Amino acid sequence: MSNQIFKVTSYDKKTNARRGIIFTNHGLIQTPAFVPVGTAATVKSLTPSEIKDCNIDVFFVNTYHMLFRPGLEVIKKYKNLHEFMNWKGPLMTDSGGFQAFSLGEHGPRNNPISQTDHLIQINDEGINCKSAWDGKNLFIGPQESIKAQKILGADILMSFDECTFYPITKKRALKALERTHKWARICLKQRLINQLLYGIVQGSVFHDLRMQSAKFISELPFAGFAIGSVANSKEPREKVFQVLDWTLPILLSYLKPIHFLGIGEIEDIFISVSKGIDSLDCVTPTRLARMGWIFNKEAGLKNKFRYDIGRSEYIGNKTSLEKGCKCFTCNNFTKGYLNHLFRCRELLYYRLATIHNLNFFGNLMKKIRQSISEGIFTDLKDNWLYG
RNA sequence: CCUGAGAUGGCAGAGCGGCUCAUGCAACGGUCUGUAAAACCGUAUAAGGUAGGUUCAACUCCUACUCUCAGGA
Repeated sequence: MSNQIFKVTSYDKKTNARRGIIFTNHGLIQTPAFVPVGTAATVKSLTPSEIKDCNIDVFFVNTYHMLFRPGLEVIKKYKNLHEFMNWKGPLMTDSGGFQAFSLGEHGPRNNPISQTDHLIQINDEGINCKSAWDGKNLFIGPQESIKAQKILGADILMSFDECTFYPITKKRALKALERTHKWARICLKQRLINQLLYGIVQGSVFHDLRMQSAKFISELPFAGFAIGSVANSKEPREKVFQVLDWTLPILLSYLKPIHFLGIGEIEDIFISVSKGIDSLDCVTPTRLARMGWIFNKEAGLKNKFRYDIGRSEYIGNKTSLEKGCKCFTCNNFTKGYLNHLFRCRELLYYRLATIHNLNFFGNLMKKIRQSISEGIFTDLKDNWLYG
């Protein structure tokens, strides 16, 4: 096969974890991969070379945001997103479907000053969006999304789907599933060159719906699969992973890369990888860095492997953010300094904290990959979660 | 030395002759999972420079003193 897009190089013997490579037009993605989120065409506060130095192969840009700002006309002037950002590696774009959830009536923000539900309306054709920046109205359906993603030029595209909230009635979840399936077919009609389109499995926490969706999506000629609507932070954790247990046996039989949308606490990563997930994207390392959370293995599972650098106990602390960490931040600066920068909301804080956290994630994935090829993935996992 | 302004919680800083006295920062706790997040939420503590006076009642009005700041000699 001349155009191989995915190759598994090793399988773990005790779990469904697998190590592999996704081949893209802009280079390789080593899997399992962590995919940071760069919503507005930037992994906030980092330059492309800094991202790469964190052992990160690929990151996520959001089509919705690009459509409004800067607009596709601007991207066209640069040929594609890679040129625009000066990022030479692989890229993924989200379809915009997630914003119907994040900006819609069931969005995760319960903050009274940022009511967003008036910005998005969803129907069987797609979503009507109103720009929060200039009030401009825009319709995004499956066609519009893929056309936009073609122009953006990412290496991996997401099909346009409806992300559901939790809790949700089965009737409503079925509706979202039917829309997602209908839209999946429409997305596939677009001709793509050197771009991999992933189909998204929906079905909320309902066993039969997830099975139905996994079956439907997996039988379509997508380059890879993604599992959506499990990162709403409201559903019980066991249900999140139940969804993987239901759907992965079907998806894994195709030898195509599988992405888990929106998942990214450390424990979640280990569990997901052990079940067969090849890539996951999440906001955790970058957003939490900006909120003062520094990842650190010693903080342990009960603290979600992180601590709050802004706390008074770190004033003047002359140790590095994490013992043994080789990242730029840890090599050059102390907790006490970061504590100071954070309290002053100095710009340098955001960059240094993001560099450390992203290194933490990038290096963890590297260790996970190595452990899979060395046959010691379970040992690594147990060491982190229960050691 | 003169003139003027001022003195409020750990800090900064409003208002008010009378309810458990604003707000911000700091403290403490919480949230965040395909990013309108450099965000948001909650809790507790805590004051009236000193000495008098007026008043039913003073952090708020008056007097003196102390101190601070600005300008002047």
